[in-house]
Amino acid sequence: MQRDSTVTHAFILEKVAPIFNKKGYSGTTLSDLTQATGLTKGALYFHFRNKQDLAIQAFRMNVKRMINPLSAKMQDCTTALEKLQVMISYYRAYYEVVDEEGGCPILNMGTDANNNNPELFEAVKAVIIKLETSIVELILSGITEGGIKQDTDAVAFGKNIYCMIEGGVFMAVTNKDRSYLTGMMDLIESLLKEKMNS
Amino acid sequence: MQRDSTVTHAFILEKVAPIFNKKGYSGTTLSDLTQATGLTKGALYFHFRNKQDLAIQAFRMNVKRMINPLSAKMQDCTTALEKLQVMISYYRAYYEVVDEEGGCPILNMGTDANNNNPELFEAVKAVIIKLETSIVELILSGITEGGIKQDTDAVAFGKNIYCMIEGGVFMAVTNKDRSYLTGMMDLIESLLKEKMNS
DNA sequence: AGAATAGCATACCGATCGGTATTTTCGCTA
DNA sequence: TAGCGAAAATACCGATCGGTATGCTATTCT
Repeated sequence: MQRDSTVTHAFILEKVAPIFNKKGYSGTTLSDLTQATGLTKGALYFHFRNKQDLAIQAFRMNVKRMINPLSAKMQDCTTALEKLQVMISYYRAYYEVVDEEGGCPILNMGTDANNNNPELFEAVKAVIIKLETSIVELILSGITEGGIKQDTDAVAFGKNIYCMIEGGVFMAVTNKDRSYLTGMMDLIESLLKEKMNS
Repeated sequence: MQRDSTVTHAFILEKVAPIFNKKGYSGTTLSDLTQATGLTKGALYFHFRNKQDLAIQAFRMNVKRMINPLSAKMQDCTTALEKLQVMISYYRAYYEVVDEEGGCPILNMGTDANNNNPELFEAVKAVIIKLETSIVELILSGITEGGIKQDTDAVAFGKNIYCMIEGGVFMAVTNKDRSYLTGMMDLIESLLKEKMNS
């Protein structure tokens, strides 16, 4: 029997997160969760208020699991251009990351929660905005650092990049073919080169 | 009381399709469907084998509703390049189309059915393959017609275009901001111009 | 007109849903 | 070592799930 509450809390989230990601909110039942954790409903409801609380925290954990490695790699870079290159190469291998977890949590929960679960949907949107603005700011840094041309529309370019990433992920996961994603990263890379100072 | 079976059949699908699109397969209950149609379960199960049968046919109807207008417009064109331009301008306004129906059925059901409902998922994949190959073939036609440069990789370009469309749709719907989608169509248009013979 | 049948409604089924109230287990502290 | 409180299990709740069996009704065919 566990005595450390925080350990069990994290343990539950770890076991539960991929299930919500695969089956969606309404597709996931408490039976799925008790089975995956080996715990009972009593334990789950001691650590979480309800199913939605579990789902939101599980979503945030899924995101962290997939984004933290990228953040770590980017911190090793000095210039914004290097960080953008690291990001591109990370998403090249992103298919292998999300394939094991049942798809991209942002894509899955974004479509799942929209029109259905406002609170969960807001959590997804918050992550999207965060990721998108981080890309935009990287481009802006690239401009001030001199690596990227000054007439570049950072916001428009950043939005496009994020759209392309999500589109590539969706198609790669749906068709179980990573080339959709790598193809998009190739395109992003060539677009970035066009906007770079020689 | 309805006496024409085909009319009721179509009536049910029409009422039921947007619900499955919004709430997903497991998020949609038979109560939702009886309420939306004003019919009872007895009526639904007279016209459809089960919930999955309803969902698959509803999905196909959703796709037709959103793609048929495009197909019609493209048939008025003579050259492949014209058709591609029509497609691009169609997807520019695609946000308004899908917004009323609760999002893009391909995106919604693609993520919803993946890992959950193999039969429904195959129906989604079939549509994706159909749309993607139609884009590729348009590019190929453009090459043979002389409008597009001969060294163009039609398959890679077509895949990229479809990824960009889906990515733009996802972001537009999720952020309720059509500019994501129009931004992607701008990009597709500029990429297409690069590959066109002057 | 009477029988047959298609179209739909009613009533019901066991199973499971998310959630709660209660009880048990066990480590910590005094 | 007694007992207190946190952690987790058990037992239970009404509601609803997808699905079916049956009943009713109106039209069509003979």
